[in-house]
Amino acid sequence: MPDIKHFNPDVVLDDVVRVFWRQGMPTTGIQALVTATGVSRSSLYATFGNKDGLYAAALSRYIEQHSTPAFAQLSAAPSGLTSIEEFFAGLIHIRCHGEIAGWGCMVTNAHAGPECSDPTIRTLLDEHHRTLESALRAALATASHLGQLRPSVDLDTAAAVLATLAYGVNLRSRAGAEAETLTATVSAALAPLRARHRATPQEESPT
Amino acid sequence: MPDIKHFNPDVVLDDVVRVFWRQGMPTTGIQALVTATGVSRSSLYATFGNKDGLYAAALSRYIEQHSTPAFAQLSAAPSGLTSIEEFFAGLIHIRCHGEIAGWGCMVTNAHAGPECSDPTIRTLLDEHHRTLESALRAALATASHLGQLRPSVDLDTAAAVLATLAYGVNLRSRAGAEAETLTATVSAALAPLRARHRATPQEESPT
DNA sequence: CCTATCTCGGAACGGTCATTCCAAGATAGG
DNA sequence: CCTATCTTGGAATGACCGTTCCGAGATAGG
Repeated sequence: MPDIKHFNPDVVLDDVVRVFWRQGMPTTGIQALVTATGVSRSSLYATFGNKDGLYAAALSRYIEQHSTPAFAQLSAAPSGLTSIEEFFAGLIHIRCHGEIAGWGCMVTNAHAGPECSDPTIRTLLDEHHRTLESALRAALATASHLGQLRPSVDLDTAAAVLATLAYGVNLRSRAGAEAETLTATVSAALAPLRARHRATPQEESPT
Repeated sequence: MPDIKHFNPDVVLDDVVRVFWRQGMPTTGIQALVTATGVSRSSLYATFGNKDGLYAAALSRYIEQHSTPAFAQLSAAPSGLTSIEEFFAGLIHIRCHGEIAGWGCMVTNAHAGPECSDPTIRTLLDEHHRTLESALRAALATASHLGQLRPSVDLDTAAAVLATLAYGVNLRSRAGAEAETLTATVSAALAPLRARHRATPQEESPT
């Protein structure tokens, strides 16, 4: 009987994500979202409740579309430290070049705004953080099996260091940090994890 | 001849800092600042120009009052790696305990907001970053002279890693990260810098 | 075709935003 | 004391905020 929705909420959400991502939550008005999506106020409110719900849905969509695929790829990557280097190289490239350069990471940005007081948002941030850490941990485990790591490296804390570093990279990219600088920094953070010389995989290296 | 200002701008600015720090720039209205400072709109505008000028002055004051002293102490600290550990321990404690727990760092927060597009703010952020890096570099140089560092450690990039990590710590503290977790992360980042055993410094030091 | 039920566009609402303006108060040289 | 000059408190302004409401349009079962 009833009428059916005239738009695809996920597609609309992709537009909403871009606006919130670029401008931040408090700076973005509903009118800007109406303009960006082409969907009227009524429909946005009917679908997402209110601005907070809209932002929460957008952040969730961002994680699903941008973070999760990258983390999954990192988790499953077979080349250990090289995969981690590639992960950071891709991250830095996207933060510093192209259309969305200077936008930073929407999740990282959410940490610094008032939205992170919201329990719903807080949950998304924590889940994102855990997922990032375990993806890094998985890649480090692969590296360990490949004999790329010093035996002294603790996988959990090393993953925590790299995850925390990633937030710093995202943040500094917003202030115009140079890609080369960020790359050098990441490289310096990875260097001490690396086994001194080539090691025979599966069996560990001397000392 | 003229009347004289009835308040001390720096004292007022300290109140303004607290509001901007806790609530962020876009979320804070002028009325909130009038209430917090006890100074009327007219006087705030006459003294600081507009909201952007007020925020810029507050951020500058924050750096002067909070960042600079901590960085100066770190720069001049005599105990090398121990001083760096103490710097991070103090940072984490202030971020996670007491009245201002969960506020994060005002400079770190400024990175993620729309205010970092403002050239004036951008300059403050860059200067803050350079100062933080060189303070860490100075402390690392001290550690190096004390023989606490592996010879392979590059002071500049190691300082960059630790500075970037500090931003991550500040960010995650806002989302309720536990102090112990952050401490363990920092500790894991410092561990690989440390010389394997006690080394004989050029001047030896006990411990 | 008819009608119940939902969606949609846009107007309308009260509140708050940053900013300006003005009259009253304070100051200090004459 | 007088007055020129600045500061101050508070009202006024126009724009925009998030949200609600309503009439019109679309849909699909009967």
